[in-house]
Amino acid sequence: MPKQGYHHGNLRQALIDAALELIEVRGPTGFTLSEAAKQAGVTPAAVYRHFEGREDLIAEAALQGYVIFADLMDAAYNSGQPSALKAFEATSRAYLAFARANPGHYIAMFESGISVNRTPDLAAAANRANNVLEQAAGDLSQHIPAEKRPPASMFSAHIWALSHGVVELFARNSPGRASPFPADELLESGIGIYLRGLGLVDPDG
Amino acid sequence: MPKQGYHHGNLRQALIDAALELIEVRGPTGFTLSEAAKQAGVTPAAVYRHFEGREDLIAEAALQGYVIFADLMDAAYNSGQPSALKAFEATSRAYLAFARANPGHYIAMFESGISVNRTPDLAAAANRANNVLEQAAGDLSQHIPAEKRPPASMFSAHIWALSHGVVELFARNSPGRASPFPADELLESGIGIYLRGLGLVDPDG
DNA sequence: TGTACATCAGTGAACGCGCGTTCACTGATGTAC
DNA sequence: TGTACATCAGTGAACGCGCGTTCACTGATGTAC
Repeated sequence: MPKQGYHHGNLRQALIDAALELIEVRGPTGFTLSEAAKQAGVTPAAVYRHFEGREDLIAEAALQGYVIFADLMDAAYNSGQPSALKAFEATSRAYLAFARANPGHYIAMFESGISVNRTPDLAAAANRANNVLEQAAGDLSQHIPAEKRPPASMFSAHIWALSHGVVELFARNSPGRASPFPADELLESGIGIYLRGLGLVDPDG
Repeated sequence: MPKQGYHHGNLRQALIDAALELIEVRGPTGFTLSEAAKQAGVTPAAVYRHFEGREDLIAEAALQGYVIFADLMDAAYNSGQPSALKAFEATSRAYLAFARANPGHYIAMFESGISVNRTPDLAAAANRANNVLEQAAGDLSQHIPAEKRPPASMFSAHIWALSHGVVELFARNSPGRASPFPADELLESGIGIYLRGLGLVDPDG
C-alpha cells in the first residue's frame, strides 16, 4: 500500500505510469516530463530524484514494456507446446494482444526513437522477446524440408514485420485511416496464407 | 529559374523541401516551422504568406508525398501489364522504393499524425495510391478459384501491412535495431511466400 | 521609354508560453541511544 | 518510550531557450498611362 503525505511512496512507478498514459495520448514526442510530473501530483524537479531526465524516463517505460512483452510471448509460446504450429500461432496472437493492451508501452518501445542499445538491460529485454519469436519460427520450420527451408530469422522477421504493419496501420486508429477489417482477423488470415505458402498448413484449410 | 534577392521566387516549395529534410532528420514532431524557415533563408513570419501554420506545412508535404507515391505505384502497375503477377510484384517493389527514396515524404504521410481526411485533396491522393494496390491485388486474385478467393481489399491490406512493417522495422535504420536481411530481400521473399500461400505462384519456385 | 502608383512578399521586433533542468531549501521519515 | 539527529524525497523559484504566431512596416516588382 503506497504511503501518503509529503513523501509519495512510489513516485518512481507513478511517474512511469503517467508517462505511459501521456505517450499513448500525446504521441512519443508530444510527451513532456513536466506534464508527467503534474499528473503524478509532483513538481517537475522531483522527477530528477528518480530519473536522469526525460529520455531516461521514456527508456524506463520502454524497458518495462519489453519485459512484459517478452513474458507474454514466452507464456504464449509455452501455451502452444508441444505443437510447433500452435506455439507459433499463439506468439503471433500475443504480439497483437500486447500492442492492443499496452499502447503506451508499444509506442515507447517502437516509436519513441529510444535506441534499444541504450542500456544493456534494454537490449537484453528486447532480445529476449525477439528470441521467443525466432524460436517459435525455428521449431515450426523443422517441418519444412531442409533444402527449401528459409532461415528462422527471416521467417520470424516476416511475421514481425506483418504484425507490426497491421498494428501501425490498422490496429491503432490511425487518424483518418479506416481499417477494412478487424486487425486480429487481418493478422490471423495473413499469417495463415503465409504459413500455407511455406507448406506448413493444409492447403485446403 | 528562381528569382533572386528580396523576393525569394519560389519560397513555397523551398519551405516544403526544407520541411521534408527536417522531418527526415528530426522526426515528425522534432520538426519546427522556425527551423524550416531558417533553412529556406527566410524569417519564420514569412511562412505565413504561404501556409496557415505549422500543421498546414506538414500536410502539404504529405500531400506531395501521396501524389508522388500514387504516380509511382501507378507506373509500376502499368509496367507489369498485362501480367497480373508482374504488375502486382512491381507495385510492391515500388512501395519500398518510394519509402527509401523519399523518407521525408514517407514520415509526413504515415508517422506525422496528419489525418488523411484533413482536406479532400489529401484524401483523394491517398485513395488513389490505395486503389492502385487494390487493383493490382484484385487482378491477381482473379487467378484464384472464386470460392477460396479472399477479398481484394484484404489481400492488399496484407501486402500493405507487410511492406509498412518492413519499412518501419528494417528499412530505416531503426535506432539499435539491426536488420537481419536487406529490406528488399526480406519484402520480396515474404511476398513470394505469401503468394505461394494463395496458390498464385509455383510451389517449387 | 519614363514616371506614378498599387501590389504583395518579405522583415524584424515582440508576445506569451511551456519546456527541461538547476539549486538551495525544507520537512517528513527512520534510526541510535 | 522519548529525544536527537541523519537521511533524503520532496518543494518552489529561477534560468535560458526556442517555439508558433501577430503585427505594423518596408522595399522590390509589375502595371497603367
